[in-house]
Amino acid sequence: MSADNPLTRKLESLMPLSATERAALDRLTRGSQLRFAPRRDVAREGDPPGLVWLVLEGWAARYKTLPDGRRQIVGFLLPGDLCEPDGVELGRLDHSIAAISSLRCAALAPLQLEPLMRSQKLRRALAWDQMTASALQREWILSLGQRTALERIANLICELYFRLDRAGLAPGGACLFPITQRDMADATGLSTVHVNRVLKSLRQQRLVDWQGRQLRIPNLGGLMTAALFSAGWLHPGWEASMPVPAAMPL
Amino acid sequence: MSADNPLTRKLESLMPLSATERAALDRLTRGSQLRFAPRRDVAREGDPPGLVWLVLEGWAARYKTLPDGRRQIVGFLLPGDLCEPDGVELGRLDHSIAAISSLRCAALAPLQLEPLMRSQKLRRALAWDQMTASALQREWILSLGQRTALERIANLICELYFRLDRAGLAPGGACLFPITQRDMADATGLSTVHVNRVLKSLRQQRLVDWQGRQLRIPNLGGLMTAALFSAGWLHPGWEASMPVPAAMPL
DNA sequence: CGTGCCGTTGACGATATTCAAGTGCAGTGG
DNA sequence: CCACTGCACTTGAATATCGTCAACGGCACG
Repeated sequence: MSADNPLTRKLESLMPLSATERAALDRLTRGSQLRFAPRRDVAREGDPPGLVWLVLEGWAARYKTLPDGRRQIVGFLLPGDLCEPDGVELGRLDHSIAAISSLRCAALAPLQLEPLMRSQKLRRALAWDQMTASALQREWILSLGQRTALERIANLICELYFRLDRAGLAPGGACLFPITQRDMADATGLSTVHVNRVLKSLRQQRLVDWQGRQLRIPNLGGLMTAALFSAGWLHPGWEASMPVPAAMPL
Repeated sequence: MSADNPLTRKLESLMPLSATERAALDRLTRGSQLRFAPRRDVAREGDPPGLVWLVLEGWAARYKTLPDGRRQIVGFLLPGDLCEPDGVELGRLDHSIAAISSLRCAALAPLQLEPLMRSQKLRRALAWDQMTASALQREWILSLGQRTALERIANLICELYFRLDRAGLAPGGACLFPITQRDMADATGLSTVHVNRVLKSLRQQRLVDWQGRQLRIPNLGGLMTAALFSAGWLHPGWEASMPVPAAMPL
């Protein structure tokens, strides 16, 4: 079985794969694996991006910093996520990557991705994966610009929950959720104090049940509503009915 | 001369192109061109993304909306920018695109891009262009999450100025700047009232001179400093010295 | 048994929003 | 030609949201 390769699992939830394709994906994990302790940098802003990382276990975060130390998480990397399929072309990384929990990943030389590209289906699957990441970035921009603090936090929890679920990591509506409130603050552009207050409110509304590193969502529908959550990026073929407001001037 | 194709101009500022390559790029503008009046939608969220748009003249904005009408601009499209080189794979667009000023663009069938892909150099150039777009999205996330209102607005002005300059549209430090304060508010996640106040302050500090649709930047260095601007995404080979703060836990 | 980080809460203050009113300008139609 | 309309811009005053400062408890780690 290939269940130990979360990338295979993610792509297979998208489109059926042949045995050869699955084997090609699984071969990625055979190479050199690396482990990182929590809060350790996997790559740093300005580094030449020689390697492509595949997250096998644990969480990581992409982040950017301002000269005075302000720090913004620009995305989370979960098991099955590929780090820099794109960045290899660029001279230097524009952001850093840090382990959130203890992290195990496969370090891939760009050449190792070549065999995958020989399959039309895998090319499309990987392209879809990248576009999903790009759509997620736009969703974050929407969140940071327009959503209230509560909507932002609820939305982030929904996003991570659905991504984990798709990777098979949220059986029975519960999942490991190893980030701190500080991480969540850095991702939502809020202060840790305010994140704490909003989480308290979400708990009181019985919308989330998050203690320690365990998350349960007792009322997913309610949380999605509170978040104004839209999962367009989740599926290649989308919800049919989108809440598009009446035409009005931009 | 190929000066009428801003895409050629942009890519050439990145790497030298052969005559054949320039011709292939210029051929893109020979096909069907379309014009859009200001504030008209070029494409709408949920549409199947059949065509790739190349902006030839004027500005456009990508935007997303929330069910209650809140609206966030997630990026600007300037002359020489390619709309959906990626989105073609996806079932539906996750965002809309609207003309800001009056807009002229070339509508390309995906097949028309094939010839470009035969040149290794152009493939790299277009990949770089896409990565730049992705890096810009991360920069926006950083802005919305961490920068103050003044930094955000100054930063956006810097970004647009540099992009226009690279496309040859800011001779002598002045450029057409056809967006409204409302557009700027929707891009920075601020209210129009506050954008207005911040612009007043920037004017009083003699950092920007923006009236009507004309922008002049009397003190670019000062504006970049006020913006905490970092132009990492501009160049393939980057500034050597980046202001990376001392190592500290995420 | 300290030390340090995470989570929690209260009080206060800063930043940005909302509401409201008024100006100027461009386009429209009498 | 001249109201009339709508939109962009501007400004003030009141308000809300969220940040900062501060203090404390719990827990893990050395």
